[in-house]
Amino acid sequence: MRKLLDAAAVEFGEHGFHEASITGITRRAGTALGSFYTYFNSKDEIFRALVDDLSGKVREAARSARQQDLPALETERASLTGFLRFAAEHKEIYRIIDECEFVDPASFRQHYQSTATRIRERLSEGIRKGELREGLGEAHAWAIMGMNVFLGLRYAVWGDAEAEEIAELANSILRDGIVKR
Amino acid sequence: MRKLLDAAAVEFGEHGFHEASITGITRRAGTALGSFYTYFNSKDEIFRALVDDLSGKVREAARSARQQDLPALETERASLTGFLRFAAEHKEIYRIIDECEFVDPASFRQHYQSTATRIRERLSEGIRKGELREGLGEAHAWAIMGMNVFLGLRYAVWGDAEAEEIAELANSILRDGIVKR
Amino acid sequence: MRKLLDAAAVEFGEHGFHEASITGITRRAGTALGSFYTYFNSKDEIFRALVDDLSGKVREAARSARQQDLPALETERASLTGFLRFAAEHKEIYRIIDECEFVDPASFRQHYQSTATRIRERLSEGIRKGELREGLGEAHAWAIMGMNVFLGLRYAVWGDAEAEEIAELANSILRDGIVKR
Amino acid sequence: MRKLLDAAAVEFGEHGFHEASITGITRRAGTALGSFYTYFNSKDEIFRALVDDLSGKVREAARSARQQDLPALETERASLTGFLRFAAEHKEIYRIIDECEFVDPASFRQHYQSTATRIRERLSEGIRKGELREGLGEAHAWAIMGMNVFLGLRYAVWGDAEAEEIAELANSILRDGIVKR
DNA sequence: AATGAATGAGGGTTCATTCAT
DNA sequence: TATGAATGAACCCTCATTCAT
Repeated sequence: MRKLLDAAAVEFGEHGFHEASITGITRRAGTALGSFYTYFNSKDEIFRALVDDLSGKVREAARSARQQDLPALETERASLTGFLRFAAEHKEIYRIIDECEFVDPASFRQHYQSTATRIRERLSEGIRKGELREGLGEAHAWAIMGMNVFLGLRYAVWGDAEAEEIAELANSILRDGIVKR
Repeated sequence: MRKLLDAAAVEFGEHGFHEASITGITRRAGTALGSFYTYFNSKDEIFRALVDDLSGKVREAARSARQQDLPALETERASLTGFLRFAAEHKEIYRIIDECEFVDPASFRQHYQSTATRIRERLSEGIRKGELREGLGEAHAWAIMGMNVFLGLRYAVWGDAEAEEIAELANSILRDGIVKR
Repeated sequence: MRKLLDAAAVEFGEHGFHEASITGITRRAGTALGSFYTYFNSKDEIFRALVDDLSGKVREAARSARQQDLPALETERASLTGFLRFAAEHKEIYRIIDECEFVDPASFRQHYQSTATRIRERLSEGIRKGELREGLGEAHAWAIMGMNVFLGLRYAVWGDAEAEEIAELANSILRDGIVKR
Repeated sequence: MRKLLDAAAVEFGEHGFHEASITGITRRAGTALGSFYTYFNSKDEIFRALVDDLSGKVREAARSARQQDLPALETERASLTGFLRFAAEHKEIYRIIDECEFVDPASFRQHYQSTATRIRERLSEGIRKGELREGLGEAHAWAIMGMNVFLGLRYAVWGDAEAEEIAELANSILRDGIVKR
């Protein structure tokens, strides 16, 4: 139920999984305590459902921000911009995904693994098009994901920098590295 | 007290903060339950002390891995290598630092903020020496930290790649970016 | 309503009153949860109705097993045989009657009190016909009922001895006692 | 802990297993709720411990009431007298043992099975001494146990007849049966 | 009459913390 | 300082019952 999922996002984001209470969720959702169990079998279950829901939204936010057939670097820039904007509007996502490591480690890995895979596919496409250098693989995807995630934490969740500026900054590393030429 | 901290590292690493119990810590430490409170005032307090302890160890692991007066990129490479080796031997560190976000958000920010600051200082030094390009600032430090942290999670904690290989790979991004030339 | 009573007999017999659920009853009966309350006002009510129903069946099973104008001992033998056969086919009856003590003590007493009364009436008839000794009263009826109930528990519900053999054995006690002559 | 067991006997006897509450037990015992779990791991566990405790007390009550080397019938009389007196002072025992069927069926069977075995051993001894007729076996033991139990329910728990009178009445059945001679 | 989603009181259990020894 | 039994607040979950459709 949408109302419960949305309430759970707020409750879990605010208190974390263990401090969050079913009562808190249903109060925010405006339903009776018992109604929770009409839709979810346990606190764990709604948490997992929420992670899945948010994971999908993140993916969609990054995906829908880029157009077809952009150059590889522009694709990365657009993805990151989309992600940063989403994170700025859903600041709770970091706490929820992070806590997932403790509540449902499988989903936690799944989330990052599949995100990395998507980045890697984009890298492969860039290589195929001759825009990116050979040899980029899974580890590069993880490195890029790490950059993006931490920039999001620092500048979308904790701070509120312009998404484009942060994205350009990350892009410049991918384009030129950090060495003086 | 050392015994308790070490036991806490294992207990928290294994179960996470909320599932961990004082009983579990004292059992591992071989002390009586009540003795715990001779050294720490609460579960939160030992957790914070532990985060501080580990945070220092991480810093030291990265620091001691690099020699004085290396070129800037080599300094980054050595720091990451040191960090990856430490993470491989203390796989619990990720869970503990991550959960810190929920238990003691201040320490969580503190940990990453100060790590970023150290990276930034190294970047500034590199710029000063004319090895790194102008304009590198806090955000670049966060981007680099994000790369390092995620590579550590994927290849030191979940996998067991050679620290040098991963560090070289990250170094190549900083050196050349990912674009074909 | 019959459907619900039959389903309740199975559900209560299998799980006991407290572990049984209205949902379980309606599922077995093939009706909707809400329909339950068209026929019964509460879980207690259907339980009481069921006890009453079973109590009547037990009485009828014992009554219909004996013919008119049998000698007193033969009447007891036939009653017990009928009861044992009924119990073997309705093993749930013990659990249901027993649990009645907790759910509806009045029905519980009522069941045994009226059973004892029927035995006592048969004893009185036997005395009147000069077949049984004087002085047999309510307590003897309870003693006989106790014998019958426990033999039923042991050999009809838990075991599966021949009803006739058990009935003969009980009859021999009533006929001769247990003393060597 | 004795206090908790005694309190549990009262609480379970009064409310039955399911309606009884741990809070009720600790309130009666005068301890804090949490202390319950220092001694018992669950509501089930204390219930089982209580059944075991009471089962032992019943056995002891019956055993200690008879002297060595009494004639077989006198042994039965004394045992029943002891049991009736115990039941009169511990009226809750019936409800507790009965409910055991639902909470811990194994203990329930165990209780009656071992009681029957003790009666049977006494019967065998009586046969050996030439006082009782041949052929008395397990089923006769169950019949006698059933008599005793039901007489206890009716006259020790629900009523308050003299134990000796009830025991003599039961004895008369074992001695002479119920037939007129 | 039939349906089944919604309701919310109630209780078992955990475990950080205290404190008398 | 060390010990561990005692404490009690807090919370997840169940399920009989209601009621709008």
